[in-house]
This record gives sequence, C-alpha cells and structure tokens, in this order.
Amino acid sequence: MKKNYGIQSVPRMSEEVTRQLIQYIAAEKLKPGSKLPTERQLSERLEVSRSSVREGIRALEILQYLESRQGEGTFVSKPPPYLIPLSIIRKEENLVELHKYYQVSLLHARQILSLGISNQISIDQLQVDQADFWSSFSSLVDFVGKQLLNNYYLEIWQLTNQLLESFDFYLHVTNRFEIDKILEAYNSLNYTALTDYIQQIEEAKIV
Amino acid sequence: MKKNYGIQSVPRMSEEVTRQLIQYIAAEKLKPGSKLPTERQLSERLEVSRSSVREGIRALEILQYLESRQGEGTFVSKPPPYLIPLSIIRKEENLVELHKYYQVSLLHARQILSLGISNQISIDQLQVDQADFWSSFSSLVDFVGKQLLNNYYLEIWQLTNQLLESFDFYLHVTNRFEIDKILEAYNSLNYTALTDYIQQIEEAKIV
DNA sequence: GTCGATTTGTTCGTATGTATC
DNA sequence: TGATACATACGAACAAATCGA
Repeated sequence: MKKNYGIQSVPRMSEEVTRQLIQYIAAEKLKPGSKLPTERQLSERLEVSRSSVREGIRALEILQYLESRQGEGTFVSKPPPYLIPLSIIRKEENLVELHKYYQVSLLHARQILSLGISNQISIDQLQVDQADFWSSFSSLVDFVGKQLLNNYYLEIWQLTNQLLESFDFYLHVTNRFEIDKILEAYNSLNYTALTDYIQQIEEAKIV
Repeated sequence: MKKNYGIQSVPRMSEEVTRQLIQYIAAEKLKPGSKLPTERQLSERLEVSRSSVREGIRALEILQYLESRQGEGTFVSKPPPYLIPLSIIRKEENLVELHKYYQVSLLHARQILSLGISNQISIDQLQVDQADFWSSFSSLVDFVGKQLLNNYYLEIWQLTNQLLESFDFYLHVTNRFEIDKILEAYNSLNYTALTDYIQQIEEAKIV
C-alpha cells in the first residue's frame, strides 16, 4: 500500500533531472554561457532516458535559465531565476537568500494594502486570528489583493509568501508584531502609519 | 551567412505546443481544475509526437500553470502566470494586460531607486541619453539595481521592462517626462520628489 | 567548400504504473 | 477483480544544425 504521501506520490524523472541540473550548475559554479554535458551523457550519468532529460531541460529553458541550440549543445543562459518553484528547490535553508524573498514579499504586501486603502476596499468581512500575526497578515493581503484590478501584485506576493512559509522563514522573525495596528491603520485610511509599520516589519531581526 | 541573432531560428515543436496550449486554454476559457485533452489527442491534433507534447507540458508545469497526474490526465492548475517569457506569449498587444506589467515595473523601479538613494549609490559614472526618456530611465534603474544586495528587485524589473519594450508599450505612453528631474531628485537625495515623479509616470495616459 | 563527427530536434513503438469505475 | 483510460518512461532511429579538419 503505497499512497500519496504529501505533495507528490512518485517523483517524476524529469523533475529529478531538473533538480540535478540546478544542483550540478551550482556545484560546478557554471557561469552563463557555460556548456552542459550532452543529453546523452546526462542520460547515462543520471540513469534516465534521453526523453526524460529533455523534459527536464525544457522546464529550465522556459525559465530562461538554460538554452539549448541544435547542433551545439545546452548552455547556461542566466543566473538562476528567482522564480524557481518550491518543488524544485528543496535545498537547505538559506537565510540570506530567503531574506531577499522576504523583502520582495513585503514590497508587494505594502503595495497591495496601499492600493486597498486608496480604492476603498473594505475589510469588514475579514476574519483574522489575533494570535498568529503572520497568518492573519497573509489573510489580509490575500483578501485585499484579490479585489485589485492588477492581479500581478498578488501573484508575486503569493509566490514569495508561499516560499517563505514552506521554509518556515517566519519562525526566524523574532520581533512580535500586532495585526491590530495594521488593521487600525488600514481602516482609518492612515497610509503613513501603515507603511511605517510595514517598514518596521521589514527591518525585523532574523535569527 | 545566416546567424542566430536574437530569438531563435527555427521554432521548436515543444515550444509551439506550449504556445498552443496557452492559446487553447484562453480560447476555451478553461478554469483551474479543468482537464486538458490527453497527450495522445494533443499529439494528433497538433500533429506532433507525444514526446514533443510532453516537453511542452513540462515547461508549463514548472510555471505551475499546468499539473499532470499519472492515470488521470493534465489539468489547468492556476491562472496564466504573469511570468510567461516573451518567446511564448507573442499574442496580440493587449494594452490592459500590459498596463499591469507597467505598474509592476514601476513599482520595482521606484524601490530600486529608493534603495539606491538610501544606500548612497552614486550615479556619477552613468551616461544617459537626454533625448530618450525611457532608454535613459532604463539605464538608470539597471545601473542602480545591479549594485543592490537584493537582486530580485532588478530581476523582476528587467523581466517586466523587457516585455514592455518588446511590445513597444512605451510608445503608447503619451506624456513626456524628463530624465533630468529624476536624476536631480536622485542626486539631491530627495526621496519624496523622486517618488512623486514616478507616481506621475505611473499615472501617465496610455493610448 | 566538402565531409564527417557531434549534438540537439523529432518521431515512433512498446512497456509499465496509476487512477477510476 | 477486471477493464479501461491515461500519464510515465525507455530506447532506437533518423533529421537537421553546427563545427572543425
């Protein structure tokens, strides 16, 4: 009885290839322009078919991380994109790197809430859990973000926030914040108070 | 002498598949959770091999746009991600959609320049073309952004800016802006003047 | 300029694992 | 339990592009 534990039942070969490729490039410190082993070599080393290797490469290619040219080979084209899905990264926690996501996340949270105020989006119907700041903050941003015309702010925020959560990053934020202060600033349309508080959040100590 | 300048000489089948899939989903107005035709059906309809179909699906899967489950099928998992590379989109200009990118782009430009000021990043060495506002503005953001610790701001900005440029979006911005005002505000560390001006840029008329 | 080796691009056939009924 | 539908995976073969001798 082998069932779906958690995310994915059976890891896909092509996904494994993607992971290995990222790891390989990092380990070998390959710069943009560097050539990767041929598909056949990768196929042998990783002990998967060439089809699977190709699928793995194709995924990294749409992220503009790799580029393969017929008759030449496959090359590293850019530094690893910030948007590599959770399922692929799964490396050790890197607080320095995660802190960058934290900043990007808060930038968008601030933007979403600011626009929420200026567009007079009411949050009366929102239920928040006073006890857990980050979960209630997430609910707030999510709630407001979904009602904005520009959905990209929310998308980037969700992406970064999701990543931070999955790595339990918020546990490393030692400062205690209060969701009430944010809700109060929001409801009283106090833009400066809101941004100031988010500024404080951004400057929190990470341990 | 035919060289590969720019994009790509011959479009790849798998890339064509990704394009078609995006188009198909949009045309059929498929919601998250909707099932796509089977790989074999797609293979027949698009007249490509199953391998190519799979490669195309794999690319959209890492963007978390599709999700395929063995024994079940392939499903739409999320609305089209904002980060779909230029080579794939290539649809008609959609000013409404592009305007969202414009907003995201300016959000990051503002953040980059603000951090540039507070980190006292000098722009004395920067050469700008006074005549073309957007090209000089790009140079500025790029120049400052590269010197920040957090490279994700720059990455998102580059992504959106690149897309806007490729669709000649800036030609639709009728207002005339002056790069000097921005440079002056930046050099005099006048944070509010800077953000105010960028605010004006964001509110520009698009025709 | 041609030839041959290398490498990615593409296809097809086959077998297997998984989910649903 | 069995049957069906579907994705997963492999390997062989050939096409097309690139590069160097």
